[in-house]
Formats: sequence, structure tokens, C-alpha cells
Amino acid sequence: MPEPDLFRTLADPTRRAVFERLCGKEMSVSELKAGFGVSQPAISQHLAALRGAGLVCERREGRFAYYRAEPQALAPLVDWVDRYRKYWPERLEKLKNVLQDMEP
Amino acid sequence: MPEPDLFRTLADPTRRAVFERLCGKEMSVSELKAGFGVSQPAISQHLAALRGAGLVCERREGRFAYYRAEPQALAPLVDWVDRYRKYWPERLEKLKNVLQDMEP
DNA sequence: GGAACACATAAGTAACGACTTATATTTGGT
DNA sequence: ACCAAATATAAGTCGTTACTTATGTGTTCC
Repeated sequence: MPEPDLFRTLADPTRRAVFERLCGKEMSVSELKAGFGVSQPAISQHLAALRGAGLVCERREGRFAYYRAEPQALAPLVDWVDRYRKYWPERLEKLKNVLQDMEP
Repeated sequence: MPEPDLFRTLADPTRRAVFERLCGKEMSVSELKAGFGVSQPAISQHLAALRGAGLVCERREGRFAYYRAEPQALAPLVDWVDRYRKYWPERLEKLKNVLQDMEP
């Protein structure tokens, strides 16, 4: 398995949407499949790719497989983006809002 | 031309490296080519892709073409990343540092 | 005007990536 | 024990993509 790059893993819109949905709540594969216009194997393959990048993890329960997102795995991407924030002062406000939303 | 997705545009390591180098300083194509193990047309093609995504812009001067990065075009990516920052409180410190570096 | 230079575009190729259908594996229910 | 459900894996297909070499376009210098 070739090095899993976050950019490449998230480049596919369907796979990215899968990750986004899993950030909201843990879901089974068939629950995920609903709403996407692709087959179940396609979903499983996207989940395998996301798991390879550490972006999701699986919890088995009987014949069901529940997946949830692991947003910490976005660390390298966050770092990368932050390196270019400084070129971009007009975004300061939005960043401050993000900070405020995070504080209790 | 199909919609230029930032994730997809930045997915290729060589192309991403081109963008990164252009954030440091404006450069000509041949100046860029040095350091990458690919042909000049390959560089030109990456530049065309980056330009299509608004990530770089070109300034012509005689027979030279100088390129520089346009980090503002990262906006959608920054927004996307910020949506997942809130799942990730342990990164608060780093974010604060980023903020501080941006203030005068 | 012509040759060398800087770059872009064209055309071809080989690898990759996202999908499909088909099949295997495990589990639950009857 | 059997059958259906939930998921994973295999194998094949087809479009995309990142490269190559070859060629075109414009510019500078002699």
C-alpha cells in the first residue's frame, strides 16, 4: 500500500462526502450507502481508503460494521493550511470566530 | 473544463510542491523546473492546472513567464478545514500561535 | 533575417483510480 | 441446518491523469 496522502484521499468527492457524514455521527455501511448513488462495494472501498489514511475507524458489532470519523487524522492537512494562513490577513476575523466557537 | 476542485488540484505531490515554492517568491518556469525531476512541459502543465484553480497567476515579461501563488484561492480549503477544527480541541494552542504570528 | 531561448500546446502512453458485477465470509433468525 | 442480511474482497472495465517527446509561438540577440 503506497503512502496514504490526505490530499489524495480527500480528493474524491464521494469519499470526502463519506468522511463528512461520518463526522456527524457513527453509521453502518448500509446506512451510509443510502444517499449515495453508488454500490455497496464502492462504499466499502472508500471506507478502506479512509481507514488507510486514519480518517475513520471501525467498530464491529455482529454482522454490522459501524464507522466513525477520526478528525485528528486531519492534522497534517491543518498544519499545511495554517502555513498559508499568514499570507492571508483578511481572513483574520473568520479565524477568530472559529476560535471563539471552540472556547466554552 | 471540469470544475477545478482544490483537493484534486493539490493532490499531486509535484504540483503541490510547485505551488509551495511559488508561495515563497515569484519565479520563472525554468527557474521552477530546476529542482524537480520532470520535464519543462510537465511544469507548464502543472502551472496550467494551478492557474485553472486560481492558485497561481502569471506575469509575462518578454519571453519569460513569471508565476506567483495566490493563497487567497485556498479559501474553500481553509473553510473546509475550519469546519473540522472544532472536533479537535487539543490543537487550540497551535491555532492561537498562528493567530499571534499574524498580528503585528 | 536567422538562430537560440523561454514557454505553451499537441499527441501519445502507461499507470492509476473509481466504479461495476460476482463471489466469499460472517452473523442472525427461523 | 438453512437462508437471508451485512459487509468485504476479487476481478474486470473505463475514464482520468501525469508524464513523455515533438512541435508551435513568440522574443531576444547577433
